[in-house]
Amino acid sequence: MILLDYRDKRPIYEQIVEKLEKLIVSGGLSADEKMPSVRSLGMELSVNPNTIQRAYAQLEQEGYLYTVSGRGNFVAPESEWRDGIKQKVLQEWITATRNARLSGIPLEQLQNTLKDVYEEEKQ
Amino acid sequence: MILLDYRDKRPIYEQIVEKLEKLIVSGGLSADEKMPSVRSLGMELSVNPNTIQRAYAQLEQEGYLYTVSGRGNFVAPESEWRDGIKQKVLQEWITATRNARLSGIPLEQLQNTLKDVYEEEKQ
Amino acid sequence: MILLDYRDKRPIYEQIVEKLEKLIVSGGLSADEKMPSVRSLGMELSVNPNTIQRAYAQLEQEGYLYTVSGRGNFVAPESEWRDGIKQKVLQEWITATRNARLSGIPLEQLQNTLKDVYEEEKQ
Amino acid sequence: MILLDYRDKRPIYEQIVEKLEKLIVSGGLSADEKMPSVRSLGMELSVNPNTIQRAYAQLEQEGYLYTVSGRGNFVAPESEWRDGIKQKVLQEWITATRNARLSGIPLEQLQNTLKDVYEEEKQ
DNA sequence: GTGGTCTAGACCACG
DNA sequence: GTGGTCTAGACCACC
Repeated sequence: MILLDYRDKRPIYEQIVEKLEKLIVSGGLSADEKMPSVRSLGMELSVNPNTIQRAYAQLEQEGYLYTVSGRGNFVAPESEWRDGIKQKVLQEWITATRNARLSGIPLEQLQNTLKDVYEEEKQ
Repeated sequence: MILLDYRDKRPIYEQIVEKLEKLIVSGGLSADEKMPSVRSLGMELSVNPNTIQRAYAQLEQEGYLYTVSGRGNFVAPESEWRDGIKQKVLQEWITATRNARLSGIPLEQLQNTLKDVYEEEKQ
Repeated sequence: MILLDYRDKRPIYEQIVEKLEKLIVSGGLSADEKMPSVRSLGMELSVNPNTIQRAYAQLEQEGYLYTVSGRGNFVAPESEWRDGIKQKVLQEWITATRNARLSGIPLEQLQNTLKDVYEEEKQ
Repeated sequence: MILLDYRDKRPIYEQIVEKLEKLIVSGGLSADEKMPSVRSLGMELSVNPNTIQRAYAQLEQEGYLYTVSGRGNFVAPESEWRDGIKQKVLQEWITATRNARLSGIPLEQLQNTLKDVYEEEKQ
C-alpha cells in the first residue's frame, strides 16, 4: 500500500502524508471509508504508531480525514478538501512552469508534453 | 544581491544555493566570472562563512561552479550544467502536471495558464 | 429530537448532555416530565445505553434531573438549577468578554452586537 | 511565568498554548522576541521538551510564532494573527451571549457587566 | 545549543 | 480496540 524511502531526506510522517493525500485525491480511498488504525498501519510499515498518528493529525488538519476518538480515522468527503488542493496544486504547477521558462525550455515542448501527460490518463 | 528569509523553513545554505542557481541560469552571472570569496559574501549576508562554503560546495557538485585552489570559485560555462538543469526542471514540471491532472484540473486551464506564464517574460 | 455529530471532537455523552441541557433550560422539557429510558433513548440515537446512562448521571449531578429508583429519570424543577446555570453561563460570558477586550475589540462593537443577539430572540 | 493545572482535563500542551496566546495577544511578548527554548521551558515547567515543542508547533501553525531551525522560536509580528484572533474571539463571545440569553439573563445586566469589564482595563 | 524527528513504552478516555 | 497524551531518551541537521 505504501512504500517508505529511508534515504529520502524528508521525515517519514511527511512521506506517509503525501502518499495518503495522493490516494485520497485520486479516489483510491472513498469518502467515509475507515483508515487503518494507527497501530495496525504502524505495524505494517514497521514504524512507531506515534509517527502514524502525526501523519493522520496533519491529514486531519488539512481536511482529508476526520477523527472519531475511540472509533478510528475516516476519509473526509471530497467537498472538504477539493478547493484547497486545486489551488495548492495549481500554484505549484505555475512555479514549476516559471522555472521551466527560466531554464530556456521552449513553450512548444511544454505544450506537447502537457498533452502527453493528459493522454496517460487513458491507460 | 541576495535577500535571505530567516523565516523560511529551508536551511540558509539551501536558500543561497537557490538564489545563486537562478542568477547563473538567468545569465546574471557570466561564465568564468569570479564569485565573491566565502568570507566577503559571509560578511555581506551576515552569515557564517562555513554556510557560504557549504553553498559553494553544493553548487560545484551540481556543476554551476568550479574551484581553483587558492584562487577562488568561478562560474562554470553553460555547457557544464545546461543539460542537467533542463532535465531536472522538466522532470519537476511533469510531476507537477501529473498532480494537476490527478486533482481534476482540466487540460484547457493549464494550456491557458501556460501561455500566460510565457507571456510574463516580456515584462 | 437530538442529532449527534460523530465528527465533533467532544465525546458523545457530552453532546447529549449539552442538547438536553438546552432543551430543559429553554423549556422544551417540563418539570417532573419523565425522560426516555436509557435503553429507548440509546436505541433512538443508535448509541450504547451506557453512554446515555453517563449523560443522565452528569445531568443529575448538575441538578437538571432526578432519579427515582426503578421508575426512571425525571426533569428537576427549575428552582433546582436556575441559579447554578445562570452563574455558570454568566461567568463564561465574562471570560469571553475579557478575551474580546484583550484582543482589542472596541466596546461599541460589543454593545451593538449584544443588542443584535437579543433581537434574534423575536425570530 | 506559566502555571500548569494538572487537574484540568485539557492536555498540558493546550494549556501552554492558551497561556502563551494570551501573553502574545495582550502584548506581554513583543514581536520578534525570542521565546525560551523547548528544553529550557520544559525544565522550568517540569515538562518533557516534546510537550513544549508540540505547543510551539501549534502556535506556529496559528501564526503566533515563527521558527528558525537551530536558532529558536520567535514571536510573529501582530499583522500575522490580528485578524484571525479577533474573528475567533468575537465568535466565541457571540456564542456565550446567546447562551446567556437562553438562560434568561436580562439584556440590561449584560450591558452593565460589559461596561464594568471594559472599566477594569484602567487598573 | 537549537529545533526536528523518531522510538519504546506507558496511561487515559471513550464506546 | 481506538485515538490522544506524555515521558525518557536518542540521533540528526543547522549554525
